Amino acid sequence: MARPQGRSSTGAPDLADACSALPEGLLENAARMFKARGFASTTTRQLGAMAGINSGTLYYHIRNKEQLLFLVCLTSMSRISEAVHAAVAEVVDPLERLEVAVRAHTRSALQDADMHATMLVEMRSLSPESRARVRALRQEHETLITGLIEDAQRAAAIRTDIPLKILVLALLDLINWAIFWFSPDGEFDIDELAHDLLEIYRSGVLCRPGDA
Amino acid sequence: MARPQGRSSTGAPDLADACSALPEGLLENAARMFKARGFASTTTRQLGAMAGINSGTLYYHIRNKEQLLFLVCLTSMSRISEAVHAAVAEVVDPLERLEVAVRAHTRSALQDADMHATMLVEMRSLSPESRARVRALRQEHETLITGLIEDAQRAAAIRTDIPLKILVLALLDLINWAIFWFSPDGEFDIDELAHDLLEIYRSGVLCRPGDA
DNA sequence: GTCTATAAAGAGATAGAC
DNA sequence: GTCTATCTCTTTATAGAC
Repeated sequence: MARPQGRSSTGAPDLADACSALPEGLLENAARMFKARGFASTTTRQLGAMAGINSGTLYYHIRNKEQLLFLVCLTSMSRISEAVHAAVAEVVDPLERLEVAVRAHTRSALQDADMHATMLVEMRSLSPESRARVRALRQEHETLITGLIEDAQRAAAIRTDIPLKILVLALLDLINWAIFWFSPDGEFDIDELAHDLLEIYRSGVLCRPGDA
Repeated sequence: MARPQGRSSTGAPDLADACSALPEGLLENAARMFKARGFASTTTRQLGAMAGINSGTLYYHIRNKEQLLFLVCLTSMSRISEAVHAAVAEVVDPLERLEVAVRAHTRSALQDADMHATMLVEMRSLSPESRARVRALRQEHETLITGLIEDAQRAAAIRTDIPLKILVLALLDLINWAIFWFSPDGEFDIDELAHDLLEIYRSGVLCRPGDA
């Protein structure tokens, strides 16, 4: 009856520990089902079946269904943040920092497409406390991106005639929602897509005078 | 016991009729709740309460909960298609046709933000038959946009070094998902946002040599 | 056209054996 | 760590009165 995960409902004191204690692949499978059917329509019986266990057994590993969603959201955001931080760490040129950040974010979001999609649309299904925690992570990341764009503006690399907030959110729209139509089995691969989306964001779709 | 709406489950023989038979504002309120809590988590009791009626009474007007979602999706897509068709009708220049289409789509999506957001994320909650019908409308619209971009490419107005499919989907990402962060009470208005998003899609965010 | 009452099914979560 | 069994609650949808 002792529960290994323990701790308070809002806390992910150590995300890696909390997740590694789970049955192998539970989180990824849960994310896939949450994306396909929605959180509310995914039953604990289905979640258990995917992990090869009974619905009752699930409650040895998690406190409740919502905690699974919470872990999916935390994992998704942590991975993206980590990827972007690592990418910009070695770069100094402001425009280049923005570019490597965009590529890193895009790759991470597409790699964890199910988790990231779930985070984007199912935050509403979290308890207010959990939602606030995930929202804080998203906010932190948005602030980072905003800072990168601002720096590039100061370096006269990014236009200033469009509100900063719109520059940021347009970028996130472009990246984040590609995961809903991207398929790893499709005609494009992740790097190609990351490149093309960045190129559209950088330069737009118009032909320039002098283009081939 | 006679149900006014009648007809087959897939059919929206006349969408306007089907919706005008509903209690005033039911569709809009349903869309708002579906967006806020998700379709599965919105109960018929809540839906009834918003319309000022009992949950049982709801079933005098609709066949089941899913039909309400179906009508929301149909309405949302119909309005966007109509707006875009009307916008391009009077314009001949290929690039200009694309531009007025984008502005019309953006305005329509933002005006019916709750319905359109619901359509985008809750299509998965429809029955296979209803989902196929909505998907067909979306596909039709995507085909229209694809054609506009292709025409502009043939007129040497749009670049051809990025796959057509990515040009289309990037555009739709940019427009469609803005409705999740746009607020009519916020700092931007619809026309401003429509203009800025189009401008980013057209020209990108980089400064050009010679910019102020 | 709306009500009350309720049938029927399914959900999340727990208990206790192994 | 997993199972079976089950409690309790909520849900959609229907029936029949008004």
